[in-house]
Amino acid sequence: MSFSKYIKPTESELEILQVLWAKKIASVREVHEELLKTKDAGYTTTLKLMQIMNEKGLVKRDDTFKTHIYQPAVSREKTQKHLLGKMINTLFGGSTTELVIQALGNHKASPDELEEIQKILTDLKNQ
Amino acid sequence: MSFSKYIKPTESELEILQVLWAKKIASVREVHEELLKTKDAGYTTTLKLMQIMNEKGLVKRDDTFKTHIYQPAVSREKTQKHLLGKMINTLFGGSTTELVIQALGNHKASPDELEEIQKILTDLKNQ
DNA sequence: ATTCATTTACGAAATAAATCGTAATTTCAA
DNA sequence: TTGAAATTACGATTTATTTCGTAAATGAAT
Repeated sequence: MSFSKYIKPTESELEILQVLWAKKIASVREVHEELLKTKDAGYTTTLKLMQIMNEKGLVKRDDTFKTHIYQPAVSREKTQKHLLGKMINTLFGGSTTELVIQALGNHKASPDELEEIQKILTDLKNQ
Repeated sequence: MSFSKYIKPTESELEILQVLWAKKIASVREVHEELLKTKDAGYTTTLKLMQIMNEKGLVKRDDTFKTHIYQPAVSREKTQKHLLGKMINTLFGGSTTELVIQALGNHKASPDELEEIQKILTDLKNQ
């Protein structure tokens, strides 16, 4: 059996992954333009980060063409799961419930969303 | 009006805060013993971290006695709120609902807990 | 072919975080 | 009051992360 150890993306790497998860595929230029909307950094900074991410296996690169094309190599869901799990442990004493309560309390959801969550709860209880 | 900017604790600082939140008050020695259960680092490392945290205002120190006594200077709830909010934005596209669904899906809660969450949802809907 | 714009490669600097060694200080007990 | 044990102070090192400058490569247009 083979184990591949989980690589925790850094803050900056997460920002890049976010863009790639949304676009599915993008060049450094495209990712960089997107990042500029919320932060400022040089183009080569983004380039370097994406190169490092490629080495780490966080993204995959197609360098067939002059302009390299990148895509995520880790799924959004798995990443969410890992980091959420970590946060539950380090900040909520291991209690998912505590986290859910805190989340619902602070960042109010719309009635539709509450409805959706209730459905899920009902399903969980009946399974 | 005065603004005090939020200081984001580092990973190691969060580990220390966790101990202090649980114990309310503790010496470096006590915190260190606790940390040893899950990681290994030297005593002076813990000491140094706590000194830095004191400078940053993350903890408060009583140095009346030979052995300094520390206590948290930031609340667990506020810290949870900040970091959770950040995670919702950077990893769940700003959707609290998505986070809650992911949390409930992966880390199953007990029937009692589900009940508790349902109560909260009902309250939220009726308010 | 030469030039121009764009991109990649790469090293190095700047910054942040964690770790530790050693010296100085304090307290208590002999 | 001297010494042992524990603690704090503090500088320095190491490691991780982010940033950027400059050179080389690429490809398109003239």
